[in-house]
Amino acid sequence: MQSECAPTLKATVVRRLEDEIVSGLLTPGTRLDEVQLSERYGLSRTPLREALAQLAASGLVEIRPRSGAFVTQMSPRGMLECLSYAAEIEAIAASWAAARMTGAERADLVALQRDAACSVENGDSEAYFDLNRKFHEAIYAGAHNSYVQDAAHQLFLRGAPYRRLQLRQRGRIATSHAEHQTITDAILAEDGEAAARAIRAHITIQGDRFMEFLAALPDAFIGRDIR
Amino acid sequence: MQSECAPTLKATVVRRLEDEIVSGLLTPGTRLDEVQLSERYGLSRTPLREALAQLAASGLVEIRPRSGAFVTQMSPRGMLECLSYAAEIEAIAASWAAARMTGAERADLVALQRDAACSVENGDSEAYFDLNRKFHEAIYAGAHNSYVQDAAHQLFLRGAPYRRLQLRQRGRIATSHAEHQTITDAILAEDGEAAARAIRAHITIQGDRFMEFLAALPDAFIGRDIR
DNA sequence: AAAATTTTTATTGCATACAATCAAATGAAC
DNA sequence: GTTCATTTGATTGTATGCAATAAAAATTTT
Repeated sequence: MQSECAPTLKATVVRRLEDEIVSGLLTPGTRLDEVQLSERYGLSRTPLREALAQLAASGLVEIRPRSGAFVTQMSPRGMLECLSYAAEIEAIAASWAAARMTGAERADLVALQRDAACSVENGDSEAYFDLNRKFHEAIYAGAHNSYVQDAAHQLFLRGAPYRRLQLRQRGRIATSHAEHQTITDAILAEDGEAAARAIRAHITIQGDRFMEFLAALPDAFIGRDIR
Repeated sequence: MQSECAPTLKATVVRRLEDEIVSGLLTPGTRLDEVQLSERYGLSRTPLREALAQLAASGLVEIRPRSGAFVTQMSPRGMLECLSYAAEIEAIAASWAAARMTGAERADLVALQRDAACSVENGDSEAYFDLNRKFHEAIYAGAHNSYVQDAAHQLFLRGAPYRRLQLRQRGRIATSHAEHQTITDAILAEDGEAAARAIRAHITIQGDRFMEFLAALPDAFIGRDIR
């Protein structure tokens, strides 16, 4: 989205904060103190504030006026809204990818699946987490439409802090990999409809797992935002 | 997306710039000089820069590092990408609206259609432009999903500067209104599939008109970005 | 002792000021 | 006359400083 001729300090901070949020270093709900962060990254408050504003616009951070910035925390309801929307966006991306991916892109997708198979066998959830991201990003890129690509990318980022927990669940990695195979097959067969169905199910299953997770929680946590 | 307890100067500037871009006062491609704008709105560069960064994140403005901010100008190719994506987003919104709209929301939609009919008869394109926006926003809200609503809203804004031209074309208003009626009927019948098909066609037609418009231009303008 | 009110403190939001960098304009060489 | 180098100018990116506001703490009142 931004030309890379001169990586400004602001831009680098945006990336670093993004990384720290996605990687789970900064958990949802934590307050982002401007002075603390500016000292930590070795720059002044001005570019840091701009970085926070940009992250807020992308949804990863929430700025409450006169109160500060916080890593966005989704309510259970918000989470389900997000997942159902993400399922549709991914469906669009997969559908278009099936029709428009180049030969090289299809080969890359297959290669990613092969690498992922290894991390599944080794039970390396950290490696799979990364390959999972690359798999989905490959599909976004394969759609050959910058708007879906950006939207899907942003959505994936917003869900990342929670997805990490999901993939830690027993057997989830193997299931996920099998679902990816179904998606890959459909894309290789240039069957957009099937690809869309498969990836929609792939995302929806995460919502179901999330619901099951919620069911194990006390009722007080369900249905209202966690502050 | 932002609580309204204290409308900061930055927030108001974001809205004012949004309005001016959407209303066509600031045409795509124009450079947004920081000092000029800060003088014009009576504030300093700091909050204005934050406002520009926020608009850049939403896509209405493009910031070229060390070069300044410009109102985003879409290339012909980018416009088609945008429209094809928007068609799918609107389809999702319409489909969900058909299933989830409340009685009051359905009534509002019908009322909007009635008002629009008047502006069509009077040939008041300015009024129709506004009612068209309200019609689509009503559907976004009716989807009862903040993510689709936000995404569709942003996309609508980004297309606004160009849509204004579209609706000026002879007979386009009447056709548009008829298409809206088809969409409304499908939503009232709670037929999500039909609503999605109808609104997808409604958006796609704009793409076709745009292609026709391009065909009338010299070849030199087609296929490359206008700088 | 609990509640309400005042005071304090810390943090945000904004303004100003400086420095780094890029674009354009001017001038020199071929 | 054209091209390249140099300088100038303007504008962005960043740092610092101040004032307004909101949350927290302390004091007073019921």
